[in-house]
Amino acid sequence: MKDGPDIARIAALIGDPARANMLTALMSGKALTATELAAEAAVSAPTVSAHLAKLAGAGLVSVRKQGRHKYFTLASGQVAHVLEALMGLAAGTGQLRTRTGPRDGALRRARVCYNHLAGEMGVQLHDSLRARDLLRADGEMRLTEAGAAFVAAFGIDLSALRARRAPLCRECLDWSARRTHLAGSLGRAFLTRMEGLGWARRDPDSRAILFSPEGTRQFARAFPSAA
Amino acid sequence: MKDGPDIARIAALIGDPARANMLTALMSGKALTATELAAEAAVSAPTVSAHLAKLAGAGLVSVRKQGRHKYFTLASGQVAHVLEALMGLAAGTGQLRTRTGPRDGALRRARVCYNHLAGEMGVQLHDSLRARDLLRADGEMRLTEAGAAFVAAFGIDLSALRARRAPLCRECLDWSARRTHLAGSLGRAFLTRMEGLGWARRDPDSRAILFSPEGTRQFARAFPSAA
DNA sequence: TTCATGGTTCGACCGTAGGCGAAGCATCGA
DNA sequence: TCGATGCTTCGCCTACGGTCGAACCATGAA
Repeated sequence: MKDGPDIARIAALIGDPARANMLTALMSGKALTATELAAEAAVSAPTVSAHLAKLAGAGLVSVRKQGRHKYFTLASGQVAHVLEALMGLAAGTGQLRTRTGPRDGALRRARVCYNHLAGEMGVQLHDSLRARDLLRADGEMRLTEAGAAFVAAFGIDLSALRARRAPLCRECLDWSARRTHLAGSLGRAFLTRMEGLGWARRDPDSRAILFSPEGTRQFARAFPSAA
Repeated sequence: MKDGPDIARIAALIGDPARANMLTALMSGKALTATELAAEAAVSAPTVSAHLAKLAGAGLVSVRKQGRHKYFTLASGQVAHVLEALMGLAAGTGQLRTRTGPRDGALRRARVCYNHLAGEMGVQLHDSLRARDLLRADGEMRLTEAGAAFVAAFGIDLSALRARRAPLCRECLDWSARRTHLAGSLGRAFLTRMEGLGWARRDPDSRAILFSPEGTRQFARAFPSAA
């Protein structure tokens, strides 16, 4: 039998603790250098170098050389999707990491998933757009005309996004809420815009997104939860 | 950092070639015995036994004892989802299994994904329902009233499905078409019904679903592709 | 009871892959 | 030009995990 593509290679790649930690760190969407990743995974420089070579070779991460630094990112949203799916499974089968720090609550509320907003607030954003028929998903997810107007009014330059190759809208399933939320370049733009508006900022030490009280209020007004 | 659940354990579990083959075989949705799985993975009985103990221990597969046989299945749709996501990634990064037999075409057209219809025809089923507003997906996927009527007319006992705990509708992303299709107990019921109507039967040696010429015609009539 | 079949446990073997220290290239700043 | 920093290559070690043969239980059939 053995139908379909070769799963084992990639799963084994993710299956190493050091590499898994590196990849989870990259889920923040930030580009990290080799040394930063070494710190994340708590391994030495030579070790992390070997790991990164494998990950890049398999197409899981992308590299960008800048001066004497090398910046690594996840290669695609698809990679992020696999990681999220794995997290969901791990959470479900009770493989939850024992240490459940105070951070965990914040992560559940709002966090960055690769490059867009996830967690409860991510789900609310998505649901709110859907309920008002600004976003539609018949087969592929896409903006309606009213949605495009809404997005523009929110201060996002749609034409610039459309010019890029990357898909505008993508759906992503997250591990904590187990609900669909908005990914793709539009998802990214939403998050960036919210940061620009001063609604929220990223916790530099985790994937959490910290909303200010005022930001929370504004968010609730802009994206009311569907009745 | 190391936020979120422990990915590495599970990924490592899937990462072993023997286990990966066993899991892919179980994607057919059929319950397989230990010896059958041993044949799939081309390993000895003791080896497969050890693997199954690990998989069951981690909650990836379920066991059911019957006489002197032990039947194994994937533990949940979530597990299947992870496997599909991995296949998608593997296919995308060019890790495609070199051997591209004649089966491959059939698999791309229609195949069973855990327990529901996937592949091009699975996508068409899903898109067709969405386009006619029989199925809606605002946050959670659900049937509209018209949809419920349609499903009943198709010969599916909805109330029986609703009585179960399992979610009625779920979305699943498949590796070949990279599009969303319908999973959940309704997805399963659709496939079963089509087999009952004689439209299609499962290839016993692979995950392919073979539609008869008449079945193909009927399918196209019942689920016209959205213009 | 006795045999056959499905599955597990045990022990031993072996390969591979992860890990680090030290040395080797690059690139930048002064 | 010289150091300092970031990353890679090399060589070596270690350990874990997959593998099987043989012996061992359990269930069902003769």
